[in-house]
Amino acid sequence: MKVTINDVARHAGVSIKTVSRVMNNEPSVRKDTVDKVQAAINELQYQPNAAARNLASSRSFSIGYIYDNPNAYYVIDMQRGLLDACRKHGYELLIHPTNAKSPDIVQEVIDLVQHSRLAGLVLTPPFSEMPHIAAALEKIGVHFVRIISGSTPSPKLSNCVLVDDFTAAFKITNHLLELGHTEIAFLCGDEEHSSSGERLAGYQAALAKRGIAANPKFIVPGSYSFESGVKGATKLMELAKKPTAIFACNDEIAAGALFSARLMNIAIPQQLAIAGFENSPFSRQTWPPLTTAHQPNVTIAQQAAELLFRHTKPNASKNLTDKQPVFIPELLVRESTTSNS
Amino acid sequence: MKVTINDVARHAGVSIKTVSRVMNNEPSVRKDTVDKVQAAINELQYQPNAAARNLASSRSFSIGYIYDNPNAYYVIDMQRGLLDACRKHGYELLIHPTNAKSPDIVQEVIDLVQHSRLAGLVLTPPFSEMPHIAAALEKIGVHFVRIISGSTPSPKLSNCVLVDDFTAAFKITNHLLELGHTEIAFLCGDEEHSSSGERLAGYQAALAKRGIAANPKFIVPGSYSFESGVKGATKLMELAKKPTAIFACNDEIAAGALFSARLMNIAIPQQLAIAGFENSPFSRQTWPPLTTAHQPNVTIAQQAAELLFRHTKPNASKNLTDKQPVFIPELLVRESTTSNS
DNA sequence: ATAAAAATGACAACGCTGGTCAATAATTAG
DNA sequence: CTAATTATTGACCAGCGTTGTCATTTTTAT
Repeated sequence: MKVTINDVARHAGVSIKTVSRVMNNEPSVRKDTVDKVQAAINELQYQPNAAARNLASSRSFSIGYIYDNPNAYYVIDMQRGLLDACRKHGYELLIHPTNAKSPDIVQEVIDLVQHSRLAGLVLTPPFSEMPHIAAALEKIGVHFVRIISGSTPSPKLSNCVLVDDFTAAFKITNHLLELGHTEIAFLCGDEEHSSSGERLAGYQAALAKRGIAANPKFIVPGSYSFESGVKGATKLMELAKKPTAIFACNDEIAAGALFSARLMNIAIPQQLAIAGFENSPFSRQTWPPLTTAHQPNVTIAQQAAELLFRHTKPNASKNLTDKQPVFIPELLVRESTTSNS
Repeated sequence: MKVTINDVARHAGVSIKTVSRVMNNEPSVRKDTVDKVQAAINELQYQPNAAARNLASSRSFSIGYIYDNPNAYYVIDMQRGLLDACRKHGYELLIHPTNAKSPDIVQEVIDLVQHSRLAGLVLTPPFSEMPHIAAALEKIGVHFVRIISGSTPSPKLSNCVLVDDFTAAFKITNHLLELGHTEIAFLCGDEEHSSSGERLAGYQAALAKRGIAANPKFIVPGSYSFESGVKGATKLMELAKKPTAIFACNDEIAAGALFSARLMNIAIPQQLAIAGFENSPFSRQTWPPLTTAHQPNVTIAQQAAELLFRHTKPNASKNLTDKQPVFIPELLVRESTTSNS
C-alpha cells in the first residue's frame, strides 16, 4: 500500500541514498541511473512522504498566496495559475486571504510563514506594494515574489513579475483616440493600488502625445467596484461638457458605467464609448461586450510561481532565462467602443 | 528562534511526552499539569511542527476542498468558510479545482488524497452528488463531508451539510404569488446539479398549493450562467402568453434575465418581476437589485469543516450536537419584485 | 497499608536527508 | 594498455520534532 524510498531502491537495484539523490536532483548521478530510478518511481507510483522530507531537510514544499482582493475572478485566476505551477513542481499551495489594513498584518504574515513553514510566498496588490511587508519577509529570509505594476525590469525588482499597465492603458486610450474621440474620461480604481495610477498615467500619456490637454473634470477618483463605476459615469454625464468616451480602470467599473449609461438612455457606443481593463467575465456579461485589455492572470500567476521556485529549489537548472517577465495586456476591441455594423 | 516541544517541556518542568499529551488533548493528564504546560506553550509561543507530527502519527493536518464550479463568488465564499474553520482547529486547507467530467476523476481524487495525505475532504456540487466519488473515498477510508441539496437529515447523509433549496424556492415562489403573480416562469440551472431540480420542485410545490397549474412553457431548461438567463428570458418574453414574473435558479441567471428585459424595454418590476437565488454580489450589482434567497455560503462551509473535524480529530469532545446542519436560505426582498415607492 | 487506577516518563520509531568515507566504476593521461 | 585520476555509488550514522508503547511512579480508593 504505502511505498517508501526503500521499495524504490530495491526495485531499481540501487541504494536508498541514490534514490534520494535522484529525488533531489543532486549532481553527480549518472544519467542512466537516474532513468532507472525514475522508472522504478513511476512503476511503483512512489510518492515521497512530504512530512518526512520536510522534517529531515527542514525544507518545505508549500508556498503561500496572500491576498486581499474583492475581485473574486482575479483571485480565482491567480489561484489557478499558481496551482498549475505547484502541481508541475510538486509543491502545495496554501491560500491566505486576509485584511491588508489590519494593524498587525506584518506579524500575521510572519506567523503564517513560520507556522506553515512556507518555502515561499506570492504577493499580489496591495501586499506586493507594501514596503514593510517586503522588508519583513526579507528579514526572516523567506523567498517571495511580487506581482506589480511596472514596465521596466530592474535589479531592485528581481523578484517581481511586472504587468505593464501603463502601456496597456496607453493602447486603450489610443484606440479611443483613433476612433476620433477627444473627450475621453477616466474612472480611477483604488488609490492604494498602483495599477490605478499606472493606468491613469498611460491614459494621460496617450492624450499628451496627441496634444490633447486632459480635462481635470474627466478624471474621476473611485474604487475597483461596480458601484464606483455607476457613480462615476453618472457624475460625468451630468457635466455640461460630457465626454464621448470613458476609459474605466477595470471591467467591473466599466460594467457599472455601462449600466449607468443604459439607465440614462445613452446609446453605447454611438453616444458614449466605454472601455474597461482586465478581460474578466464582467467584460463579456455586459451588453454590448466591453472593449478591454486582456490581462492574462493565469499565466501571470504561473510565471510568478516559476520565478519563486527558481529560488526555492536548490538544484534546479539555473540556465533558464532568469530575466523578469513583463506582461503587456493586449487590447481587445469589442462592441462597447465600436459598433460592428 | 525555533521553539520545540523540548523547550516547552523543560520550561514547564514535565516530560516531552506530557507536553505531547496536552497538545493532543489526551485524557489522563491532571488539570494542573495541563495548565502548567499551556502556560509554557503560551509563554514560549510554541508552534508544533506539523511535519513532525504528521510523520510520527501518520495523521495529517490538512483537508482538501475539491471543486469544479464556474461561480467564482461561490468558490471564494466556500474557501473563506473552510479557512475560518481550519484556522480555528489548526488545520490547513488545500484547494483543488479540477474538471468533474474528466474520465479519471476518481483516480485523480484518490491521488490527491494520498499524495497530500489529507485528513479529510470537502465536496460541493457536482462532486458531492457523484456516488462513485463517495464510494471511492469510503473505500480508501478518508473522511469527507458533502454539501448537498436536501431538507431531511438521515443516517445515510450523516456526513452531509444540507441546504434546503426546496423550501427556499417555495418561499420565493410564494413571495411572487403573494404579490399577485400567477404567471410565474422558472429558469433552470444545470441539470447535473440537484440544486436546480430541488428549486424547481419547490417552485412547483408552491404553485400547486395555490392550485395553479404550472404552464410547461414557463419552465425553461438552462445552465447556471448569465447567458442562459439572457436567452431564457428572451424566449419567455417572446411567448404569446408572457409570464409576469420570473424565478431564476440563481442570481447570475437572474442578472441575465434582467439584462434581457432591459433590452426589450420591459419595466422591472412593473411589467415583469424577477427573482434570483444565492444572494451573490450579482444580486446587488443589478438595477434594480434582485430579490433573492440568501444562501450563507461562508457559514455553510464553516459547518461543513466543523463536521469534518469532528470525525478527523480523535479526542475532540463529542458532546457537541452531532446532528446534521440544515440551512434554509432566507428570502431577501429587493426591488426587482417590489417597487419601493 | 495495599491494591488498583491514574499520571507521567524513557525510549524507540516515523521516512527521509545530510554528511562522511569507503568502494567501485568510468575516464583520462601517459 | 595500464596506471592514475576522477566520477559515481553505497554503507552507515545521526538527526529532524513528534507520537506510540510500555514501564514506572504517583495518586486515589479500599
